[in-house]
Amino acid sequence: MHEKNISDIIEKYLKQILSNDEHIEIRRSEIANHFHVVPSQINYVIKTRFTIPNGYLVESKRGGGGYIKIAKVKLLDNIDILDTLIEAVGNHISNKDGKTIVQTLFNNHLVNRKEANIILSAIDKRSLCIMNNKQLEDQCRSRILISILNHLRFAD
Amino acid sequence: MHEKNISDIIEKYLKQILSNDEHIEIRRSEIANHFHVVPSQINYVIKTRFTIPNGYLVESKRGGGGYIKIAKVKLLDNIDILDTLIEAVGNHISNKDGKTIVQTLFNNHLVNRKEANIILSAIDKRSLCIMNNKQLEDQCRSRILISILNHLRFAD
DNA sequence: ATAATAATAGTCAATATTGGTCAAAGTTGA
DNA sequence: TCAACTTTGACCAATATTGACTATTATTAT
Repeated sequence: MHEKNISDIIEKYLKQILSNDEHIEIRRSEIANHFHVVPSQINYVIKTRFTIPNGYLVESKRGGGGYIKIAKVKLLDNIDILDTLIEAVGNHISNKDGKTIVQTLFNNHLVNRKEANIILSAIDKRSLCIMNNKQLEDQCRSRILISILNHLRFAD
Repeated sequence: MHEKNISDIIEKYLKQILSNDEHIEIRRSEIANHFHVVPSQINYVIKTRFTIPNGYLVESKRGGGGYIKIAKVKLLDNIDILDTLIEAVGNHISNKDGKTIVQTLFNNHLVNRKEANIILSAIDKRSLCIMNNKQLEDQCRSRILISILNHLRFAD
């Protein structure tokens, strides 16, 4: 597809490993060397692609024997997932983060493709931009998403 | 056919590729250079000729490794009712009339119960009331509904 | 023990690399 | 002529890359 930038390639590499294992532990400098990038780029990749809304938990330790550990969020049931996502949405959510939430819903089989597309249509910035106020737009997007998430939560 | 203007030529070029592939991924500047036009003309071509009602989905990413992706989607055979509903929605629609639209969708088997409920959650007045402006709320509800209705044109 | 040093990872801001928007100006055809 | 469509470019926004500086932890020397 479109892995034309190194961050996407690193993301893919890490998620490939995570598709088999529950978690991975990396040495930041090793990954950086492997892909010929500066170490802080690893932080960038993690910060932009391994967030809670994405379904990942990250912890790390500095100093000798330091590491970065990435784990898939272990959610017990659908209610658990929905609660986590509702919390992640909060009072404001951007167009991009909204998409991430819907992607996670889909990945966890809480919605199918058609349902996901309906939700994406609803929270699309092209629909909500008419307010001409980013803050209000993100607030409105949050209300809509939470309304839907709550519905999914309580529907039978 | 004589494509007198460059926009038509670019459109033809892209659709030629799309007749073979499910989707294409382009670098805006590359296409612009290839046809000796300014980059924003590519946006113009896409906006006027690769619309959702025409059966195209467009997504893009900025920054390093950025791209514009155009995908061709199959459209439902009989979409008259969707056109009618889109017209009925117009620029503003009330909470109550919005519900009626969704009911019509359900009655015509364009959405099932779960999908209908998701849409209802999205356009509920409790989600949109935060604007504290009835006119803006009805305008926003119209945008959301039309965005969804356009996506319902897609087969599968 | 304590201090110095080495080995990690984190933060942040500058820069680079894309695509997006909008309105002015140009073109065309009824 | 006039309205719709096309072309252009200045300015904007998002994302990625880099590196200098900082923070934390472990190991070693005194």
